[in-house]
Amino acid sequence: MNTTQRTDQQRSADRRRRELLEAADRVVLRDGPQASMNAIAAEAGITKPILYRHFGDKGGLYAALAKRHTDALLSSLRAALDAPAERRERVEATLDTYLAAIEALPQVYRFLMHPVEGGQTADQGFDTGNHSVPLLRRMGEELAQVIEERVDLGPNSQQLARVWGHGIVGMMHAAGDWWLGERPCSRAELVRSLADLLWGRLAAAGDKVGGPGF
Amino acid sequence: MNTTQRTDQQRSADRRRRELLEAADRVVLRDGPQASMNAIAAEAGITKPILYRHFGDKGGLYAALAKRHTDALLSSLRAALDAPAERRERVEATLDTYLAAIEALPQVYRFLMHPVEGGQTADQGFDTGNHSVPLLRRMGEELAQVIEERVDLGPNSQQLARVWGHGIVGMMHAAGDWWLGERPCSRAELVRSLADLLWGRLAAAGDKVGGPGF
DNA sequence: CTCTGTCGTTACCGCAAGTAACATGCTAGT
DNA sequence: ACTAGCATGTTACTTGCGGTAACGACAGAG
Repeated sequence: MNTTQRTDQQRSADRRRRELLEAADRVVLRDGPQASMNAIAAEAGITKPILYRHFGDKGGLYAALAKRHTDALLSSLRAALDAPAERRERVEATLDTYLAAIEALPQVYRFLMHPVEGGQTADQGFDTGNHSVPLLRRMGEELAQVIEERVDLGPNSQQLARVWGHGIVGMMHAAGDWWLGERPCSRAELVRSLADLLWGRLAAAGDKVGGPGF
Repeated sequence: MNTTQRTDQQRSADRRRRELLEAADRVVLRDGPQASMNAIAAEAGITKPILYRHFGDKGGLYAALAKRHTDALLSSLRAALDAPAERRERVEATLDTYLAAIEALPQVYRFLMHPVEGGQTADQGFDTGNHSVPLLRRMGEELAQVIEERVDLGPNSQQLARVWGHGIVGMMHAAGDWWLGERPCSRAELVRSLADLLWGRLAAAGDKVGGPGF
């Protein structure tokens, strides 16, 4: 029969594919985001055309690579976000989950989010960062969905939820990125500060009277 | 004297530099972010090595290019942010200024923020996006400073202001990016929704009772 | 023993960044 | 006037990437 053989071959192909992805992962984690196709192929013990046969082009390989991490992160976030707890607690847990993830594997994070950066020969690297948008967009849409499901926002709730979803994700991302670079405080403090911001502390705070320039 | 001559030459050099930057601007606006050095040189009516003499490398040219737009945007934002008005009014004005800017020149915006994206031959383009970070960081720091100057946040105000500054800028950026792509509502609505979010409407909203999954 | 299809290779193309070496014109010192 | 210096411009090259074409083994089917 052809089918069984086909299945075998497909299985084998899938295994190879996974091996290649793991090799690519290793290279990206070692060499940073500017890993070349040659380097990845070498790490996998094969040569370039095989990579292209499996993934089409560089973007395809990257997309596959990013999807693994993205999916993992998103499922963690979903768990924190869907927990049966108070809203503020859930928000803090989700922020903390995200920050813990980028803190634990900053290499992966920078690969997903930041393009090239450390170009030793100033040549082009992985055109990552192209694809950071999908991750942020997916997170924004997921969050929007959860907000719309669980929070009563009155009319136009769907649109409002989407704005907020993307906005909050952007806030988390930018603050996390800055925090990861400067480490100006502990993770818990950052989480608290951001949650405070979302909880309207900016609106509640009084004007400063003795500020400079007044 | 050498000085006058030097001054003349330096002036001429500065003029050339500005001309080159304008040519680069035109090319980037026309061809998108993946403009090549050759193309820019051709647009300027000269050849590659001159670009390299003026800007060192591609990144240098980009940095110079980005600085122009970044400075312009930042000064607009500062004006809106420093106005002598109610806080919410100022926040809305600033959000609107930013969104109006990216709406008016999306090409510039995408050049500043997004890497490559439309690679027709899938080759590398400008390694933009590397440099989007500086812009976001600068905006975050500026905002933090204004917050710290004008809002009474109690102890630890400086750190809190910085977290909020970067967080709010990230919110604005992500929401704006999403909005620019999908255009799901008017600019005014977006501004209102984001200001509402910052004004604690998320905390104030009640739980939804009839949501799916409960 | 050949035919077919997958897995793998080498060797190449095209293109962009960046550089070296050469040409030209203006200003200045003698 | 002649030449030294210096900025400005050029052509022609190197390097290194993404991506591909064309060829070589090795499995099973007739």
